[in-house]
Amino acid sequence: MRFKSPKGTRDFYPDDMALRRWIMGKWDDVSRRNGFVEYDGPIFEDLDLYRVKSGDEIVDQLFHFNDRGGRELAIRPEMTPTLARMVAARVNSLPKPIKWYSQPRLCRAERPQRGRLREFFQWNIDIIGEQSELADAECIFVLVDFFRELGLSPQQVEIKLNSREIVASLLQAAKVPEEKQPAVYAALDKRDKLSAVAFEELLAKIELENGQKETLKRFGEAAGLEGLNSIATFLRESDVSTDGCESVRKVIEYLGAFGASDYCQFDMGVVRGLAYYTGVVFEAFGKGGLRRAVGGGGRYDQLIENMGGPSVAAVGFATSDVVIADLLAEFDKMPSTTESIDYFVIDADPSVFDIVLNITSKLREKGLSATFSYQRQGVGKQFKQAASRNAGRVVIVEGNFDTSKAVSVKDMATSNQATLMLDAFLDNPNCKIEST
RNA sequence: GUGGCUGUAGCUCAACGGUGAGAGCAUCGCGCUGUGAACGCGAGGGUACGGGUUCGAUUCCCGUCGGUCGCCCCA
Repeated sequence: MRFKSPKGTRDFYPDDMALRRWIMGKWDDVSRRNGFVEYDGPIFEDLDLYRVKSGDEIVDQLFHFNDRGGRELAIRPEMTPTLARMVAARVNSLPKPIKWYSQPRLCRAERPQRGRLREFFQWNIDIIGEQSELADAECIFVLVDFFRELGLSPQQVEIKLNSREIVASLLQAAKVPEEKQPAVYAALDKRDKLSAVAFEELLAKIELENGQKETLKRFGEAAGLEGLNSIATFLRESDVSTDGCESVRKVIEYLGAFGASDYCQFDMGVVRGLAYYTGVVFEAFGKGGLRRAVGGGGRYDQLIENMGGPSVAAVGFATSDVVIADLLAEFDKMPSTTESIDYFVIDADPSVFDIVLNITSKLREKGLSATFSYQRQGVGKQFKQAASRNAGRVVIVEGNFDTSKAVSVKDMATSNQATLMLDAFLDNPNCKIEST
């Protein structure tokens, strides 16, 4: 019987692990320089925590189990419920705005596809306790900052933003009956992925009146400032609130001041499936062949209260290591993550091998990485090992070490090599090596 | 959960239903008892799993498992 990793999970061999660390390191760097602090919670929670947010249907989509006391528990499929729980518990003592980030390992009982596994790491950025559009804009800026950090240009990734309020106003102006609104939200959200014909078929299925369909077709593709203006004009003429348009306009203005507007654009095609979004919503897309969403978020001002917490404004986004890795691969931005070691210590003669171990341990004590060959073999073979481990320097313990107390140190990059007294070398292992 | 496509070595790929399933890269050993390369020689390692058809199956069929594309969903 030979086992493999379960469906939708990954083994992280050292090369894979290096990439994962690299991506998560970028998440750390970008979060911190944007003023976010890290939090985490348990990897499993009460199943009810997710039921409260998403209803019973969610239960089939996550991994759950009972403990020996009969408690219903679930491996976390998302971070927001945990965040809401933690914020609710201390909301009065936390300085506002709360700017927190997390990089949880999550599990979902889904059918795996590219970019979508059963176990993955997610980057969550949230700003809680701030209702101004400044918070929406800053979240989006963090995403832009991250893309720039990865070396991805506005030609390669874009962020589309919209507001749930605009969609609601538009449906109000078009007099779409309330029971048909969820289907219309879903149709608008899919519009970018569909052809014009398929979009029309979808609208036909909802059985809207012709006027309503015309309005949706007319504005469903609205994008950019012109699109935003045309919708605002239409809403004003229809005597319906334009607050959503104003929100988006403000966010775009702030993004301009942040110097990030080259990545961002209003787009009516982003609605997001989740019912709990209340205001600005946004989604990032790769503009290569895959054209998939690579992250998204929005404002969820009611959610924490609905989950039994205090009434507090919130906005955030998430993206996963899986889609980020795909994005990097697509645009040839994969980092080189070769492991290297500071020192490789070799013996010129097996009789001085104990000195090799001694020097290795002293280098390690100084915080330098150092290793050696497990086999007693020729200098040439040991050098090959040093090279294959990407050693920065090689220390050669001379065969006559007992009398000379000297070692040769070779800088592998410059090929410079010098013979030094061991004590002097250990006092300053990183001293400059000049050929003698 | 559901439908299509797919599965050969660690990776990328060969092999008409017919000898003992090959190659490149990677790994290990040797050439190479005082310096990394290149090269040469050699070794290890595989038909995802289980059935069926057949004289004979990597090849055809069924099931399971995995991957992938779409649907559902997308927190």
